[in-house]
Amino acid sequence: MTDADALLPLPPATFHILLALASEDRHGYAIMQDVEARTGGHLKLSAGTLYRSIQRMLEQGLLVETRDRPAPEDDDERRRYYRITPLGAVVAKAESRRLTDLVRMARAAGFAPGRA
Amino acid sequence: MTDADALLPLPPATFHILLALASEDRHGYAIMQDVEARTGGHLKLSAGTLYRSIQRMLEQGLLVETRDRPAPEDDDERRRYYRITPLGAVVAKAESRRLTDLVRMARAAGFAPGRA
DNA sequence: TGACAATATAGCCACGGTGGATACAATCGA
DNA sequence: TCGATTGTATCCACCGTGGCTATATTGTCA
Repeated sequence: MTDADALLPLPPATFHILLALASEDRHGYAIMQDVEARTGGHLKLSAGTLYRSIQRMLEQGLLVETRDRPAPEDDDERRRYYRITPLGAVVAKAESRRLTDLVRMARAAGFAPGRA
Repeated sequence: MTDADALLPLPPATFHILLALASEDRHGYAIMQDVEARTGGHLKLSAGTLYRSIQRMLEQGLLVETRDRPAPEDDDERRRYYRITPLGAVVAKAESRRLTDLVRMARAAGFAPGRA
């Protein structure tokens, strides 16, 4: 907690990358596609933002690059695969809590979605 | 919708200012205090961010400055009071929906907080 | 065959939102 | 009287982002 709170609030791109890696290891381009798909096409990470975010997250210990690769016939040697770390998961949970609190405030202010 | 979506995602400071003005008209300094109180001291808007955000929001039509002032004995001539516009409310609702969707994704990814 | 889109990673530049410092001024409590 | 608080506003530097460019391979379509 103490460590994670220092990184909040998370840059939007960082949070989306953590979401994309929650279920499985992915390479950069696959992260881009996952973010676009999950947001219904609303958010498209630019290549610049994606790779600079990944570098920063590696330095912060939110991600690691993994040597595990898919079967050669499904692989592409150019790819670099990333995995979320325990710290990354802790930080993602802390950010989720912050966002949940924000939504609660919005609800209290009468900006509730759902029943407008 | 159409108009409001072009402004999304909202800068964090902008959303908090809209939240602060949802219940009543406030002057700049009161907005600062309200944001700090509502976030439990976690978020303190700097003066620079506050006043530049207000200027931008006036230009975008999210706020208007109002001539209504409290009784002279409760007033301070230095203050400038602001009121949220109908467009401001629409934009705040659109941003609330975006944040709600984000929280839903976080929940699906297993980063759910306690259970809001 | 040739052209173009997609896949894949990465660096560069410009823009915009933010924090912190500073400025100026009035008011209030010790 | 001195410092903290209230109140608005501007300036500078930092950093996250989008868009462009570079480089290279693969797949598709005319």
